[in-house]
Amino acid sequence: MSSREKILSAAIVLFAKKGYSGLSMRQLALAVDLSVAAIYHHFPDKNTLYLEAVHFAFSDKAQVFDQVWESGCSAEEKLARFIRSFIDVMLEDHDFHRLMQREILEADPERMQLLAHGVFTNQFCLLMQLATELAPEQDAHLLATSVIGLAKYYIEYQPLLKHFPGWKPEHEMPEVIAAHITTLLLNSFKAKTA
Amino acid sequence: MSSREKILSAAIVLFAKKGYSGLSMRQLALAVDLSVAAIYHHFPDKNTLYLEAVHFAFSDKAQVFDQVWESGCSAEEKLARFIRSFIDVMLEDHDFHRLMQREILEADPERMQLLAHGVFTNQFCLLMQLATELAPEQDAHLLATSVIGLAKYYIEYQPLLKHFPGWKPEHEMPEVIAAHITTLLLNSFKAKTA
DNA sequence: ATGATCCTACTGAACGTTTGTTAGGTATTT
DNA sequence: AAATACCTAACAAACGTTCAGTAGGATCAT
Repeated sequence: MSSREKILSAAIVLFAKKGYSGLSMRQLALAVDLSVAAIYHHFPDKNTLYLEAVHFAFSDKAQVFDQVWESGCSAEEKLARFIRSFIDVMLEDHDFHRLMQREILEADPERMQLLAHGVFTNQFCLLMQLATELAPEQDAHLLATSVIGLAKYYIEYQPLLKHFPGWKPEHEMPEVIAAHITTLLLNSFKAKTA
Repeated sequence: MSSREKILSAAIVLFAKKGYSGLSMRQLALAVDLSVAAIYHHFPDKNTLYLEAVHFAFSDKAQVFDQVWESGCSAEEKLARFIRSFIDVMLEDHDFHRLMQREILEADPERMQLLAHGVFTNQFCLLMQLATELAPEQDAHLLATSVIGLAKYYIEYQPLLKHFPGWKPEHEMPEVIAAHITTLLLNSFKAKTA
């Protein structure tokens, strides 16, 4: 792994943990065992480094779900698999998830557009397509958003949710969350078409 | 309004916008037209000020939904009203929403517990109670989480969602979002009990 | 009523540290 | 000889925090 890549992947972890202004160039330099000036040799300034780190983190996430779409399952089964994969990815790659949260919080219009078109649009379209198949008479955009929203919230708010009464350890298990969301959605579709 | 309150409400807005380390005491002092030392007269240090600002922001939000619970409506109608109120509050008080996002991102265990027990538990319990009424055979905690997750995602990810194909301006209207979520959930409950 | 005392709310200037960034130099590779 | 990858050392600026001092109102004994 090149120094450049080492810097980028350390930056992802540390920016996710401490935020843009929470991470200093010296801390990053220490983490990758290089001098501060060495980082400036690879990146012109902190802001560009951050942007490149974000891009680097997002770049390889787009293709993860392709095996779901390419499977010859029924639409119902595809939905179940997508939800499960989504939860797994988000739980597994926590730095990616947190970096994305920070990006949304920042909500820089230009970067939002870059993120949407460059990374997620394709997956979102496939999900909308699936939604249309399952519930043709409903708004596909709203439905796709609901699917992701349901899954994301369970992950994002886990640290808070566990303090509410009624919480059980199984509420953190991917298969339990996925099953709940899937049946919730499929039940809703059934009622609608009935 | 006392100086102390002026400092706190300015801190909410600015911490929400720039984050903890992104906001300096000098910037805050400038915003409230006081000297830096004056802030230190009211608060011992930056960290305590932040904690008190968060507490101040959350303190009056708990009672907002009480009129929903106290209305004599049917369970279905109560759910619809709760969702609508939730979306309205979050869209209206954007600083509160962003500050909450930052708190979740930080996910300090001690503060999570404080937030849960001190502020949200009561509302969450009432929502769980409503969920049990609507779908007795399902997990109330998971259901309550789903309700909030659905609503929150639409608000949180608006800046990203508008860049996806299939987006329409009405997807940002509270009544449209609320209606979609409500029917999605009620349909699901109907199917389950049938 | 009046001067002395005390408290609260604040200021300006400074403390030492950390920040992002750069200049100049040195090995190693091409 | 030229380019690459790195270093140490320094820069000015901004950082959180503190300290000595002051203006003004309340409280008190005289």
